[in-house]
Amino acid sequence: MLQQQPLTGNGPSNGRGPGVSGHPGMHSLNSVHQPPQHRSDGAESGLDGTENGHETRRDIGDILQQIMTITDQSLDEAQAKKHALNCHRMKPALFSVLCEIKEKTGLSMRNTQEEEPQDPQLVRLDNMLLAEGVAGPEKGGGAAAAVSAATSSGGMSPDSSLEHSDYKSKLSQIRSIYHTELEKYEQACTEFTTHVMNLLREQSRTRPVTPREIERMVAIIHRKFSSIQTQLKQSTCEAVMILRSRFLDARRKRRNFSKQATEVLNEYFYSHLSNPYPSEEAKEELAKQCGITVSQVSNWFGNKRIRYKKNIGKFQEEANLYAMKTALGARQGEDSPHTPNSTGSGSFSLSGSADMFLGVPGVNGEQSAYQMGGQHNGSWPGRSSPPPSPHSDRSENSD
DNA sequence: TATAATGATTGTTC
DNA sequence: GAACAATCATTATA
Repeated sequence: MLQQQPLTGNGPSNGRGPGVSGHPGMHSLNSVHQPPQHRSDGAESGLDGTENGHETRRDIGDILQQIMTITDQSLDEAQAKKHALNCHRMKPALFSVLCEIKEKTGLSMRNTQEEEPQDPQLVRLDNMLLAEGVAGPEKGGGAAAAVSAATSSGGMSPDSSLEHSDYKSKLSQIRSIYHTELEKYEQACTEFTTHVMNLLREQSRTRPVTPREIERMVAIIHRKFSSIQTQLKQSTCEAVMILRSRFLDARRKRRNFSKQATEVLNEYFYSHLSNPYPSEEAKEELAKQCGITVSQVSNWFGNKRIRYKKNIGKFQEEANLYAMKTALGARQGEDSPHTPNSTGSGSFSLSGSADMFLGVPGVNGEQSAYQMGGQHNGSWPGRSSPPPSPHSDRSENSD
């Protein structure tokens, strides 16, 4: 009990002292406070003016007892008692004794050099929040990153801008909640620190409190509060991660390409059936025509090649259909050379492809290229000798 | 509602 | 890095 109630003497509202355990001091106090010279003026030092040294010790004991029990009293009583103690003529003597004890026991120096490095977890969370655009200046970094990731994989759907704005608005919500909470936290931390500092300053009237000690106490408070900050940052990071994963998952919500886009792609595919590997330029051209990305074009051709190869029979009808179309386009091209392809919308020439002349049914009686599954037997030169470009491919075939 | 079709993703190979 | 192959997940259709 003595240890828990050192010489604070500041009433019920007191916090405990910062490790200034009065206990060893209490014991030494009596011995320290008994030099002969003190006894000689014991009449002044005794509470009731007695000259008996024994009585003096009892008086000091009474004072200490009052200090110990001060926290059990009401605020008003305690304040009154505190004032009385502060004005007590014994106070300077007690204060100097406490200073002496403190110096002897090295309390003021204990644990003062514990400069902890910054919490690595906090650093990590800070970096993450900064990267996601939650902390630091608002610039939508995370959203941009997520969107660019989605774009690079060619997964942006036509309404990706909607998703993007949705993502951004949700991120900004998280951001604002985070900043509000952080502000609250900082305010609470500042308020509490100020309160404790005031308390310590108040206490410094009755016991020795060095500025170093106050600093140390502030550091302790900040450390305690930083765990709350870490929690806040952690939950914010989690929220961002969940949002992000949901946004990225949304890429899988595919939309079928438009009929026209599929038509354009199919026309290219079947008219280059002997070598359905569009070059980068051709892919870009197709992408532009279809209103999709180059990656989507690549995906489409990848899927198409595999699915065609796996089940040529199933695609026969489709092949014939497009053969007819391209043949018609070719004939039109003969009649009117300024309308080079069957769709009439593309800038690359399908009629120029030799593939389509490989056997358009009903045109020249030759076997259709689209019926020539057996010819390439579902396997193209492919990776072993990919065509340098469909332009060259086309020019090679047409030449 | 089951199934087919289809765009996207992932791991592997060259 | 491009293509392949398998697979996933969503959409369309019977």
